Amino acid sequence: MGNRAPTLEDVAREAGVSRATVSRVVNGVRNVAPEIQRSVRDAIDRIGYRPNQAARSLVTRRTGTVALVLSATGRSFTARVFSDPFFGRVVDGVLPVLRRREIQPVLLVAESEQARGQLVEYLRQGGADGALVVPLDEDDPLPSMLMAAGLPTVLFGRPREGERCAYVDLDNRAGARLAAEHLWATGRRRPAAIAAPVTAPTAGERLDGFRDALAAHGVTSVPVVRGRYTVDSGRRAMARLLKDHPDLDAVFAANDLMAQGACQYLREQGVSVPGTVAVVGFDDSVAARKARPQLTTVRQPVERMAAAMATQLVERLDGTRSEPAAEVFAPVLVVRESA
Amino acid sequence: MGNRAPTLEDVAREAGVSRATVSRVVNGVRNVAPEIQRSVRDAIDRIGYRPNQAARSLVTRRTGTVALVLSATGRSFTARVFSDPFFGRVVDGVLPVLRRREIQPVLLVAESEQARGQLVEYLRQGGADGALVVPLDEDDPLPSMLMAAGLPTVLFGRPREGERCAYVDLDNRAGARLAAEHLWATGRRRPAAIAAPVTAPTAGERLDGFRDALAAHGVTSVPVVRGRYTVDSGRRAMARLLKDHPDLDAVFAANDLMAQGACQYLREQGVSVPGTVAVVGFDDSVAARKARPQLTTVRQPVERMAAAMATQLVERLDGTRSEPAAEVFAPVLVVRESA
DNA sequence: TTGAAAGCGCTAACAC
DNA sequence: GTGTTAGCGCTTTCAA
Repeated sequence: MGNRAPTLEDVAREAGVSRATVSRVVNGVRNVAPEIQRSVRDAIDRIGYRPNQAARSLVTRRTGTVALVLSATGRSFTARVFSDPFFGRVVDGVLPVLRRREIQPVLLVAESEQARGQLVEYLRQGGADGALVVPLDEDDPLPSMLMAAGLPTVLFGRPREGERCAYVDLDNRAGARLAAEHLWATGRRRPAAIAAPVTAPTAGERLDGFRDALAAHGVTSVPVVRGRYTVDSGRRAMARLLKDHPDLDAVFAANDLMAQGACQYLREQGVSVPGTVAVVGFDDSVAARKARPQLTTVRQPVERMAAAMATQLVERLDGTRSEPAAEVFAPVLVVRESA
Repeated sequence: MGNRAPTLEDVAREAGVSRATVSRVVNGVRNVAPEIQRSVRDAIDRIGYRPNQAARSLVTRRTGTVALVLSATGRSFTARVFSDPFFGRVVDGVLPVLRRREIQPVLLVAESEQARGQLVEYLRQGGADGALVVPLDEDDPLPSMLMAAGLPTVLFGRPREGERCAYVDLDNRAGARLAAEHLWATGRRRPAAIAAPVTAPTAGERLDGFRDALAAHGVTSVPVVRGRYTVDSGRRAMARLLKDHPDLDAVFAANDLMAQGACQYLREQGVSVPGTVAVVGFDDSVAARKARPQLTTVRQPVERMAAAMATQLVERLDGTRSEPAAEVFAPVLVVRESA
């Protein structure tokens, strides 16, 4: 009980070799006679040796760890993160890439100013070899802070103006255009939009893309209400839109959750979807398929994007890649029932 | 650029003192003359020194880090975690306790057998000073593995039989009884239940408590359908119940999400809630208040429980507390609109 | 292929 | 109050 954990030294003694040899075996370096390898491994098992990560990091300057950081500047952070399938998809995309290389993924949350400070401090003191950052808000200073700290960093979404940081992103404008064109092509002439929160990184692009495409068809004014990326806010937004514009015949929501809320509200009010009002969502999350009616939506390949993000970071850590790059993914329209 | 990061040594030289003195200043140990403190701090700022966490851990045998582990043995792990507000509440409860003591919280996910192995290995190599574990499934071996590894661990929910592990829990039986008594007291005589997944840690207790309380009133048979803790599964369960038992007048769901789904389905079918069928949920999550009708539910003080869990671990790490303890919280019935 | 030895950057006795 | 010194457990030249 009071015993200290066995060290390399103990293994070496037990196996009758030098520490260097044990180290070689543990790290899978070649040039160790098979028989010695065996006896070292036996000794390790016998005394239950585990390498001390701190000692190892001290000399290798590596932790074998990558941080996945969820960061927000606004309020109700955890409520947002743990009720939006989006973040689960990011995690799903990142994990396999990291696990495959035996890199330990650690999730870090920066839910406040103070937390952001602690987090940066933690990382620059060697808490992880690199960071994958998913900012929930447009103005998040965290990416800049990490870049300044010299930590290899890849972002989900475009970095702030002037920031030279690796990132993956979706062509959000193009996605919104797809939605607009589909609605137009199916005869909708009085479309409205439920936009993202002003502070959301994608808010501007998705709304602009939608408006631009419609403008090209001569639709100059589109009613817009902002939601907060939740089902409930989608319902409320829909209620407002319907009250102010009872004749609208289509709604583009900036994510599936809000689209789902809009559908719910419409049907409760006896408005047929897609008969009277067509609804298009964004993301193609599980919510899109679960919703009734099933959502027509713009697919964002979140898992693939997240995997690309992780791959890019890992390659940078490997030295396989030197320059930070940008990878922009193309959206695809998925037509189901709601439009 | 190619420069190595500044070390204690560099600061010492810059400030014209010894490494020990710099160390004292950095660690806030008293017995350092104020003027020297100042000059050391200046030197630190000037050369941008950050302590190396690995070196520090090597000698202190501390990382200043606590792991919050979400672990599951079943499928679709991330989908569950990132769409159920429950986990957000756990995080909300844990964070402030840790932040206050400048302990870095790291979220670790164990979504597979392999991941569990890597995770245990990571922790026993000194990845964190202790672990707060939230098992999603009853049979999760992770707590035992961590105990075996000698890592200070506190669980959310009762440990497996025979396992001597600190934990916090809700008196789930009592909670279910509250629901049953309320329904009975308000004249419901044909109650049904939407139970938790068989594999959920709380499944048995909540169902048993509900049944026992009703049995005491002479209700010997209660229709039960199992859901999966999601809104959607609640809808489907409700559909089954209603089809098989069209005369039921009350439903107890094992969490709010399923209760919400049940309400949705009932209302869509033109069944009045609570007029014809009363619905009681469990947890008192945000979903309970957001749902229409607002949910009558059994409150589980998740944030407080999570905070208690963190506090218990922190005290053990401090040495303030030596014995692992159990803290069981009492549920409260919150009567709103649905029953 | 193996071993000896020199650190990695820091803390904590212990001496002054 | 401050400095000296001996490690913490590991990797990695460099010789043998």
